[in-house]
Parts: sequence; C-alpha cells; structure tokens
Amino acid sequence: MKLIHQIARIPLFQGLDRKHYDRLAMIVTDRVFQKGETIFGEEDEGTGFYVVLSGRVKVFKLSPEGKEQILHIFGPGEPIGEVAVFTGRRFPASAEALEETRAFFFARKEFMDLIRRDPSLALNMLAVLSQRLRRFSALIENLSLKEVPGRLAAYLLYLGEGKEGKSEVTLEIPKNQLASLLGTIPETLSRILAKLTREGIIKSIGPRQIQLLDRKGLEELASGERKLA
Amino acid sequence: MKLIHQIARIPLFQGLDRKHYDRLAMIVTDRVFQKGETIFGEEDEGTGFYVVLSGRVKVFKLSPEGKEQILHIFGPGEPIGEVAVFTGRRFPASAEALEETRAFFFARKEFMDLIRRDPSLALNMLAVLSQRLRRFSALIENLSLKEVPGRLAAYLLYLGEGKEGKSEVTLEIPKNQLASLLGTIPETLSRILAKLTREGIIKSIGPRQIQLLDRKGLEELASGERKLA
DNA sequence: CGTGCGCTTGACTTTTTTCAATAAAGGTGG
DNA sequence: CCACCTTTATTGAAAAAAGTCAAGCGCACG
Repeated sequence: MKLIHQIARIPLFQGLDRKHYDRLAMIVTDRVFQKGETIFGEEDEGTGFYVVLSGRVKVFKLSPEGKEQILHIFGPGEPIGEVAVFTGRRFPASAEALEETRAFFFARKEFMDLIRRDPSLALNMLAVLSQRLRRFSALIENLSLKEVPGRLAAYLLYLGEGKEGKSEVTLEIPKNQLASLLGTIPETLSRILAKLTREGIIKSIGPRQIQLLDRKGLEELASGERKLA
Repeated sequence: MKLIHQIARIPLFQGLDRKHYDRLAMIVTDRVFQKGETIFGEEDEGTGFYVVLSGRVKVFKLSPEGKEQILHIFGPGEPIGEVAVFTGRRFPASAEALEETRAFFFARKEFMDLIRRDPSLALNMLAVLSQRLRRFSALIENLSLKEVPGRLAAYLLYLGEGKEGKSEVTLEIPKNQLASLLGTIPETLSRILAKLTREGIIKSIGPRQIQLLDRKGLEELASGERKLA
C-alpha cells in the first residue's frame, strides 16, 4: 500500500520493523492546510502531532502586542507538535502553513499506546527532540548574545552552506518573516541589509536573491569581531 | 545497597523495574564538583550525562566578548547534558557548579546500550526532553517578546508561586547571575529593581529577600500591559 | 584591617524600535 | 496585458531601551 511507503520515508520512523509501519498506518490521518491556515494555536489541547509531507510550516510565539517570534520553520519529513504529546499539556506555540501543506497527523493517545507497546519507536524520537533542543539553544544564543547584524550574518552563512562555488543564496521566506525569525522587525532588517550592501558584503539580486560577496566579512559579523559602521 | 536506593529516587528513572536499577548502578559514577568548578565546557565531547544529586548547576552560553546567558539552573534530581548523548555530538553549552555539587555520571556508550536493550527507559527521557523544550520556548519568548522589566516581573512571580500567603521571595542566586539568567547585565537589572521599588511594586528586604507588594502590577508588567515610568 | 567582589548609581553611547510616508511587488479581474 | 489594489519592503526622523564606562559603597573573608 502507498501509505506505508510514505510512512517509511519519514526520518522519524527510519529503521523500524514492518509491523510498526502497519500500526502507524492504522492511526494516521492525512491532512491538508492552505497557505496561511492555522494548524494549531498556542494553548490548544495537544491532541497529537504532525509530520510535514510537503510544504512548509512556521512555529511561532506571539506577544500580546502582536510581535511574532518564529521558533522554527519546518519542511518535509519534520515532526511538529510532539512536545505536547509527551508532556500531556497544551501546545507551547502556534503553527501556521506558509504555503499549501500536506501533513500526517498522529493522535496522541494512539501514538502513546503504540510507543508503550514497543518503545523502540522512542529512540528516534529522542534524537529528534535532542536535535531540536540544540537548535533552540542556538536561537537563545543568537537572541541574547548577538545583535541583529550578527544574527543576520549567521543566517546568510547558513543559507550559503554547502554551495562553495555559488555565492548566491535564495531566501525561502519573505523578509518580514525573516525579521520575525531573527527576532527583530522588518524596518531594522531592511536597514541592516542596506548597510551590508553599502559595505560591499552582500549584493541584492532579486527580492529574494542575495549574493554573498564577502563570506569572511559575514563570519566576522556573526562572531562579533566586526561591527557595521 | 545504598546506591540503588539513590538511583530509584531520581525522577528520570521513576517506575522502572528492579533490574534496571541494578544495571544503572553498574554503569554509574559518583562525582563531586566544588563551587565554581566546570562540569563540562561547550564543545567538549559529550561522553555522557549527569544527574544532580545535591547542589546546583548552571548551564550557560558564553559570547566571544564574555557576556553570559544562563539557559537553566538545575537542582537535585535533574539531568544535564543528555542532549549530547542522543545527538552524539558535542555539548551545546557549558555547565558549572554554583555550589558544591554531587552528581551521578552515566557514560554515553553504556547508557545507550542499556536503553537499546530495554527502551522503556526512553519514555521517561522523552518526557524530560519535552519539558526542557517547553522551558526553552518560554525563554525564547521572554528574550524576544518581552523587555527586561517584563522578564524580571515574570521571574519574581515564578518565585512567588505556591506561597499565596507570604509575599516574600528569596533569590536563590546572586544578582549578577540573575541578570545573566534574564538575558541582561547587572547594571540594567539593578536599575529596574530600583524602579520597581520606587513604584511601590516590590520592596527589597535583604540582599536576597524581596517582598512582592503588588502582584497585579507584576502581572501587568510581565504581560506587557504596563510599563515603568 | 585592608582587599576584593558584588551591587548600585550616574552620565553617556549604541542599538533597536516606533511612527509615518513612500516605493516596489504580486496577484486579480477586466 | 494592463490597471488596480493589497501586501511587502524601504527610508527618515525621533524616541526608547539597553549597554558601556567609570566611580563609589558595603560587606564578607582572609
């Protein structure tokens, strides 16, 4: 069956027995969200978790005044909302589809039964949660220990990773969302981008295309050795 | 044996079979750290994790310029450094004893063998990691969405939780450490404490004793409805 | 009894946000 | 394909928040 094939492709479920896939297939629900649609809201009852199949999802916190902080953007293969499953409490943040998104939903109760019956499922989950904790540590470090130019530089370098030859990177999100990911506001981001351009460190190609002219400069900014004029 | 008794008392290992305790007892190492002593440094090889028995430990990130951000302060019963165990990478932060601290050390390899042989151990660990993720989300929210007075107010309210009658709270850490926990510097913290006192919201009793005179005021500050003059 | 460290306060600087106005992009329907 | 409208992005000027530097106080500890 096709469903099992899709489940087997999810990293979280890698290396499991066939019988696990069968059981997972029995409890899974297929869901589709439109762009901009809310997947779950902070303080919603955590009735289960999702695994993104296609599309992208932002998980974020909202302040009473309306400022948004994106915790992470999830793409295909990544689970979201698992935290609520294991603490048995409400979701600690909200989730919204950035584009049309298809996801598998696993209900809390059924999944917990499954994992209790055969806890080997838990091992992959541990790795996923640890990975996420690591990412959050990095975010905390960025927010607290770096100022905005440093965070932006680190992000640009991250985008440029793995493409040694090409110096052109593509922002996969609009700039206002990038601001929210970096813990600032669009105006500030815009100004810093302009400064980076003035200093010859980057060059804006299209609205979402940026050329990295001076990687070393970015690294110095990211580590705090260098400051913008 | 005494050792097994101590292991059984650790929340992380709650509800396990007797044989688990025996096995854990076989791989555990007892360690003592003096006040100020480093338990592990960021970028150290993650060879295992600790469970605090007595004393307190701060886990923190350090910026190149020397500013410190405390991620969390751990007390008796809490595990530290588990993230490195499951990702198999280096520690994402440093850990230091705030006072004389006794801790059990579990070596990565042995613990992983144990958990693989009987993954039911993993379930408690999942709950712990989820709990931690939740705390980190809250910290990110505080750092990004609240300004310092709001963070401080939230912290004071947290200290005052559960003691409805008494309005006096005790800081369990020196103020410079509190500043680092709140993502600011001692000078800023000092000024805001002074403002809170001027507005009649708190009253400083001793160097580590603070009386909460106006809980509602603190709540308004924590939620951003109210600002300091 | 002095030294040192934690804490506080003042004056000043830097960084970021706020408010407001304008410009550019993207999508929709004629 | 173009006009129109909404959303997204940029820029300036001013305000606010937090950080830096420097000085001084007080208490604990040797």
